Amino acid sequence: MALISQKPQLDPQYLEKLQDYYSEHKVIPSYSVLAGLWGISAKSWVSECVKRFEEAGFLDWTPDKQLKPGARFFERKLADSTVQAGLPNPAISDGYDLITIDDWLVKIPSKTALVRVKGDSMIDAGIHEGDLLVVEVQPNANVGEIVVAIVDNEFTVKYLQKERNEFVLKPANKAYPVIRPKGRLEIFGVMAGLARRTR
Amino acid sequence: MALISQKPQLDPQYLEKLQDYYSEHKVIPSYSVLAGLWGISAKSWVSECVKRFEEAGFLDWTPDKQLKPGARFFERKLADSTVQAGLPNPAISDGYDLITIDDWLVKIPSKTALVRVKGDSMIDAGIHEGDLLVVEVQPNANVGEIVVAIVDNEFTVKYLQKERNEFVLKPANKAYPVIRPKGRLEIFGVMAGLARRTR
DNA sequence: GTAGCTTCCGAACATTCGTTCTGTGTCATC
DNA sequence: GATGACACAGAACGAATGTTCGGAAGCTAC
Repeated sequence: MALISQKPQLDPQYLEKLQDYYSEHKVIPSYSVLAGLWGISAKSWVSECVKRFEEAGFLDWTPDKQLKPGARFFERKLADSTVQAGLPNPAISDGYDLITIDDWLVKIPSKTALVRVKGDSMIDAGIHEGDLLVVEVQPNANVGEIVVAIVDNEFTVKYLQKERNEFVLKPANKAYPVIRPKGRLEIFGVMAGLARRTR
Repeated sequence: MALISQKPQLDPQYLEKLQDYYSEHKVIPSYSVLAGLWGISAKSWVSECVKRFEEAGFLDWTPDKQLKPGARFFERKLADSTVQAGLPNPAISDGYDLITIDDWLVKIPSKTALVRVKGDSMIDAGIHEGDLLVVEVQPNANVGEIVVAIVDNEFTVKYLQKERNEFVLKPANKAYPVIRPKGRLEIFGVMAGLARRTR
């Protein structure tokens, strides 16, 4: 019996406690701190547990041999609406290797800005007041893209369109007028995504 | 002269290199590694630089005296739509101390799941196909909240409403019917936010 | 020039790190 | 009731950590 590789089980609470610690401090603690965190009094046992988390993909090592979060550390239960429900098994994250919402939304951190949306002029594009718009800062954009433009010294979020060889800013709400900027149209950046908090 | 506290200047490249290292490994390296990273050959000087970053709010310490990212470490340009535009100064992030989109959206990591939205039945609530729904997993919800329910073994995102003492699931799209579940209504969780990528 | 900063190097040092090895108690199995 | 996993404790140890201190080189100011 037991020839089949039966992985040693890990206390799932250990991982949760580590994740909580990490989400508070953004750092993996030392073995002694981990021991305290887990209610263990032997570093040797911490070492053993770390090895198992490492094999499971939750922890990893930097090239400098420092402990760091592994590929699955930030894994959240990601579920496809189409996926069969009721399954508590780890097969949920099929195909997806989502790391962080930040990483998913922000591709070029140094060129990304966050703009809080004011008003409901883009409501038909699913952009609500209070949403956090992820914007890639760049001075130009293509027609059809949602851009953050600077009009009258204020940020405006609108569709970029062309009318009779002139750029116009089109809201996604019939109650608002199309903006036809006189002279140069100053573009702050292009919308790359958004985040909304509803609770 | 120079009685006014003139903070010692820091090489901004140092911070960028640290941020790059962190975004790759999700961990703050040791002083010796930092020395290599910064092209410095004395740990004592690294120690000095770290102290300055700490005073500037970019680095901090855990209660266990381990170095960790400070409040300003993850700072992004956050702009309010109402704010006067054209300003490249750091005063943009007035009032807001936004850390990470993740932290902004996810309050309880261990109870948070991500659900990819299928279909357009909630389009009028600004929820599009392909959006990533941030869901707080819990077996019950209040009337009026947007919930992820399990109907016919599939996830469904809908408003939770009450009709004649019975819970119903209401889409935000006139083209879809109200779902009246027979028997118990199984709730997976409550919507807490969403993330959308458009580029 | 010389006095005073600032930037950086190098060595010394106590502390803490993670590993290894041995030991103990508790199960389930035959 | 002997055996062997398994989950943990405890001590011991070299290696690595971060701090402290002294010093060297460069710049500025008077």
